[in-house]
This record gives sequence, structure tokens and C-alpha cells, in this order.
Amino acid sequence: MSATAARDLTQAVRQILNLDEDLSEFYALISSDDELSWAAGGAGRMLRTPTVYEAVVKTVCTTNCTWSATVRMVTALVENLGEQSAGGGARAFPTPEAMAAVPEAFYRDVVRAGYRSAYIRSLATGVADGMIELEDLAANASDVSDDEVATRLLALPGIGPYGAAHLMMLLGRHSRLILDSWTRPKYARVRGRKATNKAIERRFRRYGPYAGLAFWLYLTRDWVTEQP
DNA sequence: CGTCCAGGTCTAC
DNA sequence: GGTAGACCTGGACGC
Repeated sequence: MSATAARDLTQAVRQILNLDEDLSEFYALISSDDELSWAAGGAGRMLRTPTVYEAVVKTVCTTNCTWSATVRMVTALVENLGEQSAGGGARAFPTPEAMAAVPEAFYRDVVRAGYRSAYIRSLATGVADGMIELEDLAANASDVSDDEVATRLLALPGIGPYGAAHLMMLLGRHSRLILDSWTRPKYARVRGRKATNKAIERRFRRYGPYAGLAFWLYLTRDWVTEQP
């Protein structure tokens, strides 16, 4: 592997494993929290894609469909438009340019993305021609508020409240709660009773900028620890 | 075979 | 600002 390739790969892995994220402030916040102190041992780091663009496209592919449909759509994108690695076999997630080069019909007929096709192609062309800038959202600039990031994400085609909250968590912006058809019933199970979106948000407001992460860890505790 | 709906979003009131 | 209705797809389910 060339030095350049090694450097690119290292950067990609840092991005994917989110190695540079500092959650110490959050861990201090939950250190004496009955429900979340368990997470202070190192939980909460989100597995990410190498680029923000890839995360946005994949997120659109999670909306209003089953997880199996998401996998099917993303697999079709990679197999049809992704560049094959030098060693053969593996393919990368396609670039915005590669995705902008095919017509919307491709997304409908081959990817079977349905009405998402226009959103996906619009994202690809927008990023490819520079009208949409996504990678700077990963910069984590402290002078840019969560509200500003949310506004930019909500302006993207196919991204609404769920998608924006989901993407912000990946971008190290943990204020928004991911409220969708998986988290709502899961919350009802963990909590022992149903609750409206507003009631859930009220309950996690005390975590401030980490409300979204607190909510996520509250829901996924059974993924990593034994239940009492 | 018809209906419903899944890790929603957008438009039009 | 809040909320019906439409929107692709395909797997699950009832009949």
C-alpha cells in the first residue's frame, strides 16, 4: 500500500470508528445517573461512514421502509455504481459524481428506491456540482450551533426530523432525539408505558446538548449490559 | 389476492 | 404552526 493510500485508510478508519470523539463531558454528566451511569465506561460512540454524503444517502434509504429494504437499496448502489478496489471483490460506496451520472430511472428501476429516487439523485447532483456542501458538517465547529446544523440538514431533499436527528448524532451533535417507529415502541417497552414525543423530549431535556445521546443509550442499554 | 406498514418526508391547506 | 394525504417497495398477514 502506498503512503497516500495508508494515510487515506487511516483517516477513514478514524472517521468510521469515531476515534476522535470526546464524550468525557457527557460521562461526567451521567456519572451519578441511575439509568445511564453504566454508559460512562465508554459507550455512546456511533459507528459512521467515511463521508457525510454516504451517511445522508443511507439515511434516506432508511426512511419509511424496513431495514431489509434499506440493505437492498444500499447494496444495489454499491454493486452497480461503486468503484471496485484494486484487489478485486470489494466495492466502495459510490461517489456523488458516479451517482449523478445515472438518470433517476436507474434509482427507480435498478435500486428500487421508489419515490426516494428523486431525493437521492438530487443529493448526488447537488454535491457533485458544489451546490450542496456536506463534508464541512463533520468539522464540529463550536461556533456553529446545533440549530444551524439542523436547519442545513432539514433543507436536504428527503431529510426530515428523523433523518436530521439521526445524522446529527453521527456528526457529534447529540441534542436531538431520534424519534421514529423503532425508538418510540422501544421507549415504551423500556419505560413500561407509552409516551408522546413531547413527553419523551421533556424527560430528556435535563441532559441538554446530550439529550439525544442519553435517549439513545437509555434505549440500547440491553445491547451492552445485563438487565437487572 | 387485498391490506397494512416499516427506523418518514413533502405538499397543501 | 399543526395536520391529512400521497408516495415506492416488498414482506407479513388475513381471508
